[in-house]
Parts: sequence; structure tokens; C-alpha cells
Amino acid sequence: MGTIQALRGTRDILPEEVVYWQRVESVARDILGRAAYQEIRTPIFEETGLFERGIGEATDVVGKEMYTFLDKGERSVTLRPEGTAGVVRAAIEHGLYAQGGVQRLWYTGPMFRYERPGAGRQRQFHQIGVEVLGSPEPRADAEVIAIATDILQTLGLKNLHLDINSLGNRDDRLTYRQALVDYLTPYKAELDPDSQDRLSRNPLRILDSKDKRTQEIAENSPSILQYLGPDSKRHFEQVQQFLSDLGISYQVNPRLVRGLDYYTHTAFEVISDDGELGSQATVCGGGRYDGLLAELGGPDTPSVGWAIGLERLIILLQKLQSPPKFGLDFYVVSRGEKAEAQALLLTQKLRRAGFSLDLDLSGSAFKKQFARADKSGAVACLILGDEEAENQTVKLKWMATKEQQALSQIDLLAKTDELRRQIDSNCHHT
RNA sequence: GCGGGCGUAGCCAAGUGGUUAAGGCAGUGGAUUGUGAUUCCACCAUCCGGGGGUUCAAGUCCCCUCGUUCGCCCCA
Repeated sequence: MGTIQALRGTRDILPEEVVYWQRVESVARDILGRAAYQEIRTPIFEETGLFERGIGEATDVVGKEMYTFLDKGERSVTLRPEGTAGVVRAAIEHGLYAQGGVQRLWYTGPMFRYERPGAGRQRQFHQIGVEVLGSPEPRADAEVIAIATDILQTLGLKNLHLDINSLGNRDDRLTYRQALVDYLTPYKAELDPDSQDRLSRNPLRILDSKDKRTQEIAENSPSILQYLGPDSKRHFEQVQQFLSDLGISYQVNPRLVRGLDYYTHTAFEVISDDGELGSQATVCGGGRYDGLLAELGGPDTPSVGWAIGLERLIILLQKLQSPPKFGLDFYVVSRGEKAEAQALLLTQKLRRAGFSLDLDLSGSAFKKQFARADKSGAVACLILGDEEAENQTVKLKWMATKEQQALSQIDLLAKTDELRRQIDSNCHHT
């Protein structure tokens, strides 16, 4: 068009959609607040090395999806591709772990990954996430899952399921990895090309290949669960027990592996069964990352967390609910120089008194202004014309009944309590 | 990064080589300068995402490009 438009993979969230975002944020804020989680805000860009060390250089996220550039001081900086690394960095930097046992934190904001955009996948996308630092206990795993479940449920989402798995500790994983490679190597030629490549690079990921033949082969592969040591096994069993106690249904999916290197023990995903999201059906993903703080130079601090993909969540929400309505108290109609001036004043005064008012600024004919008043959804209409301006009065018209009364502007402002009651009783919006 | 679909006004959308690019919704102005509906009238794309090419002639064919969408990869 010759005009500038939003970059590929970025988009504007227009007022109509923003109401959903606000709803998600307020539900999450409320639930997290009651669970004693504190909000943390970290920078949107960080030193590149943080992500290389934290997420893992072998991962696709780090290897090919980061927005990395040199700033004017020749530092390599990266737009954060996820939230955990920054939160952990901040926790170490400020010694948050030292302030007694367990730190419960949450965050929200934009993340950046250079990848092919699609439905529910943007280059700039948004997450809300939690991190519980300092508890090795399975109860912590269960708590964060329960909170995620609560948020999604409160928002009214349906047709979601929870998959969980355990990746064990470092040793468990190494042993298993070898066993898996041993099993798969004889089939190498039959695997799809991607998986052949992954055999040496990241064999666990072969387990959730979409290729049919690869799936058949993976079907009979050894399960990670058979390779968990006694402690890992016990941890995983306890997490499951707690989830059952909490009434949260889940399924164990031994093929669930996550693409970020820092995960240990519990890994989980909340997945939508609706078709809306296509192949990007994971709404929430997370797990335990016991080694990450130490990896980044902090003290040994077992931790667990998750992130919800907001774009995906909101796609589901929009299919489910009509947008929340903004309840307007008054629509102000005025015509004539004096009346328009008085209307402006009266409007401001009523706004200060706590009412919501839309002042028609078009200057068009009364008929048009009334038509707009009708569409605005306002409970009542305030009308000022030459006559009212002359007498310092105003007409109050109830939209639902079309009843109309004249009263002095002073009276109107004097009886705001009564007005409030009348509006509330006339109010059909929720 | 790879493979397929799509791209006409704010939105939906007809049009498939031939004069001035249907229609609907929304919007704007008006039907004797003050009342929400309906109706009526007028206006609302010098242009079909952008660029190039083929042709006497292109929104309609070809190429490139941008965007979008589906699948793969990966992830939330």
C-alpha cells in the first residue's frame, strides 16, 4: 500500500480485543495475589549469554529464533525469548532466594522469537508466568499446576487437558538418553529426516515426531519412566498423588519432552482439544528446573514454574465469550454554542462525581446524536439545547422507557446518589 | 528455514481477458434548524496488497515481492 504497516509477526491489539486481555490479566492477578505470588518486572532485553547458558545453546529457541544484535557499545543483547531466564537472573542478582526459603514470583509481558508466524504464534507474543524458587518439594509442582488450572477454569475455558511427565534428574536423563539412542539407532534409516538428525542432537524430541513411521517406532521405545531413579520416581508419584487429591485430572504422557534444556523432573502442558489453535494447541507449559540457578551462577535452588501463551488463550476465549460490555451511564446530546459549552461542563462534573459519560462531539443534528446515544448502550441520555442552555436546565431521558424529565442542572448535580440508584436499577448491562 | 492455500473499500463479498470495478453491513450528509425505528435520496475503491511482464486490452494470465493462513520444524 505504500503505507507503513506492522512488521511480520507483530500485530496491534485493538480496543475490541483489549477487553479480553484485561479480563485475563485481572483474573490472573487476583488468583496469584491470593496465592501470595508477587509480581516481578524484568527487562525486555538481556545480555545474550543469559539465554545461551540458561535455555541451552543446542535448543532451537537459542540456536535460530533469537532477536540478537549488537548495541552501540558493542554488547551482544537479545530480546527475551521467554521469561524464566530473566526472572532467575534477577533473583540471583538481588539475592531474592536469601530472603527466606521460598520465593513465589509472577510476570507478564512480551517475548520475542524469530519464527514463522501463524495462528497463535507471533514473533512478538505475550506470556504470563510464575516461578517458585527454592522448594524441591512435589507440593510446589502441584501448587503451580493447580494455580494454572484455576486461572484457566475461572476464565471459563473448556476442552483442555493436562499432560504430565517426569524427565528425572540429570543422571536419569543421561541414562535414558543413551538407552533411547541404543533402541533407535537400528531404525535410523526408517526415521523421518528430521528425526535422523535429532538422533545425535536431541533424541528425546524424536518421541513426539509427527511422522507416522517414526511414531510407530517410538511406540515401542523404552519409557523415561523406567529410567527414573528412586528419588525421581518418588517425586513424580507424589506430584501425581497431590494432583489427584486436588481433584485435577491429568494424564501421564511419557513422550512429553520440552524444548528448553533446563527442565528436570516434572514437565507438563495444558493442551486445548478445540481445533482453533491448529498444531499450536499448547496453552500453558512448564516444569521443574532444579539446576538452572546454579547453572547461572546462583546457589543451588530447586525451582518450578510455567508460562501461559496469552495470544493462544485469547483466541480460545474469543470463541467462547462475547466481549465484556463497557457499561456507560450517560450519553450527552447537545446542540447550539451555549448548550455545547454547558454540556462540556456538566459532563466533567458528573464524571468527577463517579459517573461514566460519553459526550457527543460531532455537532450533528439531534436526530443523529440520539441514534448514537442508542447505539452507545448508555442507560440514560442528557439533552441540552438552546432552551435548556437559556434556563440552566437539562433533560434527562431514560433510554429503555423513553421517559424524559426536565430538571435544573444544579438539581441534577445535587442528587447524584439518587441518580446512581436509578441508573443501577435501570441497568441491563452486567 | 521448507511445502501448500489465500490477498478486491472499515467488515463481508461478486467478478475467471474487453467500455465508467456488483451487492450487503457499517459510515457521512439530507427529507423545512429538537428526539432513538422504518422508509426515501445522495455520498462513500481514479482502483483490485506492492512491483514488473505478456496482450490491441488484466482485478482476471506469468514472474518477483510483501502480508496472511495451513502443515513441518519448534514452542506458549
